Amino acid sequence: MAGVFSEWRRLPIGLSELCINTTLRCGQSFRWQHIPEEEEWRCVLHGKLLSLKQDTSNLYYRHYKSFSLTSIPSPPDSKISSRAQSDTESSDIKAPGDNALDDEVLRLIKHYLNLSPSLSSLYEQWSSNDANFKKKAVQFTGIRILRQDPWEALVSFICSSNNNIARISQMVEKLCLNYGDFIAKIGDRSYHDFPNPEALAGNDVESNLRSLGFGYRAKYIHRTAVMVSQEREKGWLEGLCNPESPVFGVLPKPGETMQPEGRQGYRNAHENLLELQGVGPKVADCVCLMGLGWGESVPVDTHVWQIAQRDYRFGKSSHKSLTKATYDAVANHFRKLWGQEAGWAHSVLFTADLRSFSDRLAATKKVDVSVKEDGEDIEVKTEVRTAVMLTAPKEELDSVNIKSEETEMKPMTEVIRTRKRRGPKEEIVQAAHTTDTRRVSKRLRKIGDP
DNA sequence: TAATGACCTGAGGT
DNA sequence: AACCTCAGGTCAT
Repeated sequence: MAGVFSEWRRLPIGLSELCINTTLRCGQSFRWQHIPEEEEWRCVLHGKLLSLKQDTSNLYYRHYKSFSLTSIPSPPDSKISSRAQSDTESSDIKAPGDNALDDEVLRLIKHYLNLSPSLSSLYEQWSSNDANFKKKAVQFTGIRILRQDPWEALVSFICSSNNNIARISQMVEKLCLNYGDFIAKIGDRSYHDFPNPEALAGNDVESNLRSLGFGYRAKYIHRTAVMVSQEREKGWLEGLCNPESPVFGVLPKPGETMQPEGRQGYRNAHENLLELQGVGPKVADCVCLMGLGWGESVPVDTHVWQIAQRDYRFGKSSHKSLTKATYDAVANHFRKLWGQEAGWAHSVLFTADLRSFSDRLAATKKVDVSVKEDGEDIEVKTEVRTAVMLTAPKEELDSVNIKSEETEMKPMTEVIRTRKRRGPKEEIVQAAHTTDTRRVSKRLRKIGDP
């Protein structure tokens, strides 16, 4: 079962618009696999094995072509998707002469990565309305909400309940290997697609999943698969999509304006999802946000509840614990604060709160690079440089190492590729780099400066 | 409506 | 080694 990768193709996009090293491992999708030797990320999407990698000014992508599979006809939905032009508006791909498959892959990637919204504009907007967001966001730029398949998002987040990201990823991988279509084999690793609802609705699925270590989620997954594949109309789940952000291959339609509680379509989708087994308000919101394109959806989990208490003065008076009423109050608060794409902003703060990203706080250095007098005030420009590590073993908070890397940091137009002495896993691959300008009164500036 | 407790598992810590 | 805690919650009572 041999095959080859296509040539790399390039999509010009900066790290502040998309940082895959953050976005692909911040608990949105649980399926992207990092390949250290190739410095790339791999995942099967719509029956195609894709690779992504990135430098400061470009995203690179390619797809795997299995020799024995090239003659197999495309899946049925490819006919529909070839009609949709929504993701091909710009032709910023480098090399022409690509065939229909290359074109399909480009549209697939642009759809999945959800590249249309201007992330830097959104960050600016959120920062101007929220000082806490502004403070946290400098270390976590380029976090974009992916447009995942609704069914995959649904099952993945059923797995997520009372669970950690590492084990969720293992469980999703097991679902693919045991129930998903085989796509390719590279070395000793097999790549499978995510299984469809029918595949997870079989009679032995619950017991199989239990023996695979799914715990009580085995029943939820099986019951939900039965409900979606047998007790709902075909296309029911996809029909809950934001019409402005439909599934791959469907043309977007204009939508409505938003209330603090969210748009009607969002409320409706959320309510419908709650009927499924293992789907409570939090999982439903994750599916709404990451699978159905409802940007105002704000999943309130333990992290977000802690953030709301610590940074937004929740946890007092009427909202002492995370009840349903508190859940709605927190989500509504963030919708009012951040607007229609509140769920996107939420994802930034959520990521900043993840333990697996805590190294980034330690690897961040702020330097005042210019100080200009301006009447009574002094204008201070601060550079924030963050070394972004791919894998974060605990020992690597070795401050000596990090400091030595920081002194070598280059301006933002360059990628840092340095190797630390302990091995390839501890490679610093990128430096996020932003500048912040603030005005301080002369007196305050003299007293205390961090 | 709000508050408990049960529910699976495995990694990491004491 | 035997425990404890924690991890992007949900369900039944």
